[in-house]
Amino acid sequence: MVVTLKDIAIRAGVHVSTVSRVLRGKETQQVSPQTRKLILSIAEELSYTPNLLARAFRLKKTHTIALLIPDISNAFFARIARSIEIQSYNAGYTLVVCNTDEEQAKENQYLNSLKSRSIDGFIIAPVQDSKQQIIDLINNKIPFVLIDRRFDDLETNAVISDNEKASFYATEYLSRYQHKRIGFICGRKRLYTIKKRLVGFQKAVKQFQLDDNPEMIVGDGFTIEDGFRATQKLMALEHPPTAIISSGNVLTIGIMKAIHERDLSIPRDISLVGFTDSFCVPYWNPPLTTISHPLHQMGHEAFELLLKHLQAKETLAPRQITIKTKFHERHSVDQPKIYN
Amino acid sequence: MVVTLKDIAIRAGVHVSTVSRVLRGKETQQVSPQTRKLILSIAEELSYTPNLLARAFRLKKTHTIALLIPDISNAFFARIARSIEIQSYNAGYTLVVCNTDEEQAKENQYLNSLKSRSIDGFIIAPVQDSKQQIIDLINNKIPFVLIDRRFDDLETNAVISDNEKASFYATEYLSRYQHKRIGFICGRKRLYTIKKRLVGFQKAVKQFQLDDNPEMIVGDGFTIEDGFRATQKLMALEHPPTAIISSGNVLTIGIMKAIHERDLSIPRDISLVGFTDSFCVPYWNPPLTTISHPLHQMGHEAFELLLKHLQAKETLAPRQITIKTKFHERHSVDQPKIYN
DNA sequence: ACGTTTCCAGCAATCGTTTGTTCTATTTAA
DNA sequence: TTAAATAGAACAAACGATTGCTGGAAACGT
Repeated sequence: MVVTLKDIAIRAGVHVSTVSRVLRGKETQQVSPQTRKLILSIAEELSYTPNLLARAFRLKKTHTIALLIPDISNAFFARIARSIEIQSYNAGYTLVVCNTDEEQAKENQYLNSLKSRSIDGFIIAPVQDSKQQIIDLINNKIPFVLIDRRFDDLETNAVISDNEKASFYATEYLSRYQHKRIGFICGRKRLYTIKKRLVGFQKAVKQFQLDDNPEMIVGDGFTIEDGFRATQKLMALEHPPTAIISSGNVLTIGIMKAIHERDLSIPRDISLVGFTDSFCVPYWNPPLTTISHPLHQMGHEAFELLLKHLQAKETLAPRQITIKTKFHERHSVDQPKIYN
Repeated sequence: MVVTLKDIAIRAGVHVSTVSRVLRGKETQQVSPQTRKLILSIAEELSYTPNLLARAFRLKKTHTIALLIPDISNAFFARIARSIEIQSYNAGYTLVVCNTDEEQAKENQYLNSLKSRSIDGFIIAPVQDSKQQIIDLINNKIPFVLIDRRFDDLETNAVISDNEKASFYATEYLSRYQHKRIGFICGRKRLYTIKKRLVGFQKAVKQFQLDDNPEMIVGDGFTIEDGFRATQKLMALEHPPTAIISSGNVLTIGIMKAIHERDLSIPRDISLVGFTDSFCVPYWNPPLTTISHPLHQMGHEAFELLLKHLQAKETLAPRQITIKTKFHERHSVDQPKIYN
């Protein structure tokens, strides 16, 4: 049978509160050395382990945090998850993983269910169809950190990467190679990160006086097929782009496929820069010039921030942390033909 | 404040047990229609949600399961995890994800910590340095299902894929293309799946009278670099293989890199078959002929099996489920040059 | 009219831990 | 010597939900 404080108390001939104090009590009350030694030895002998469920119930602290992300089988979030898991393990927290599939209803359901399970804190990549449940978290004073996305008009903890700057820089980089017509393949436009990348792109288009034909911005979806079709659409324009920025991961494969199927070559005929985090990118043909997110660091910062809030006595002021992205120069960008 | 049964009881002028029976009680005892209606309406009005922590404590059922895998950022396990998460969500279970990093100590620590949190059941890709903690689970009658790996001498629930057959078939396939010298790049030899693949490979080598030089079996590790080095080792042999089987995922990129760096071409100079599950494999150059695991199905079966055990009144007999792998014929296999 | 059954709801214990309060000896101070 | 201080440990309530048991009243049968 499983050993409880009571079992130890009976064996030691003391009261269970005394046992509790010895085994757990912050030294708020004294216990004589011999009693302490006795209890400790009996606990050892019976190999007592505290019932964490009972403790959690009593203390209203489960030492559990939940991670809400769109999809754990998406490498981007899997790596964030991994980084968070490592730390929660080290900090003695249990990690619950929830996939929202970018559906607000699922996010809401999860949040409600997890709240009634008294989860201590949340790390959330919010769906952002609504912000009500986030406001509820604030009102209920439940500690949480947003990751990858935030609400620009809500003062919450958040760890995001600087997609706008990254996109601006990628565009600037291409314009330095004399590209004037740059296509931008979005993925899903309604996502926070994509919106920011678009803003950065458009700012650069203005600043460097590039072709700002709205038809240069295409795509809605992250699959290979989506990338393929978006690229076809770009290539079918009267003045097709000489360079493409891919705002997605898997997406990019479809782009390359479409380019190759037209018997065009990267970067000779068309240049390509991707927001692409896959480890195999450097081994593609050609190795792709990409922007990558320091996912490990994002997870790290998010957990650390959450932990601070969990351990704080009083409510802390929310913090926004922006992580710099990295630009990896490889071999998918060259000057457009006309300049060669 | 958060609403409890007591609050409702007071408002309704009844005892909390009555409230509990109305809101939750399997109709083991009758409650008059008017009382029921009153309680229901008050519960609705106060928007009562049960404290699942208290219930879990009382009932010793947390409605939580844990998934122990080597690494969630490994796409193989991420996809299994995803499939399990979908179902646990649908079944009303919360999923805790734990990474063992193939370290027995971590697996043990997790198992202990989770046991004291009264997790209902486990799905485990065991590290297999030891089987003691699995035996403990059996003895403690804690429901669990092994996944991807099992102990051949332990009667437990398990969902695995048929690596031996798959490997045998891949070898047979290559031998049909007249390959006589086939290299096998392992990944980590001590893993259950790898051992099985080796067995299948060696059986086929015997049966089809291929070169059974033990130097044809190389590699120890799953990184790109590991694959690169293993391939170099194979190519440095006096009689290098005309075909390679890759028993890994990322690994395979290293193999291709090593081949291309020698200015050899796949499949003209060397054929390649991989146990490679990445979605982008069809878009590689050349598209790789692979064996894939029905990961979604594995996760599905594993959860279903676990659920059966969780819901069963008495202890069920353990079941082993073996899932067929899939062979995808693409363009990385041809006859060796000598026959062309 | 009295005994038996049925219906409905309250009572109380319980799960294991934590922690403020109380109690009893013993020590210390005056 | 007596009052006050202190150490050490027991007491008891509490967290919220569940459930076997008890009991009163109404309904039913003979």
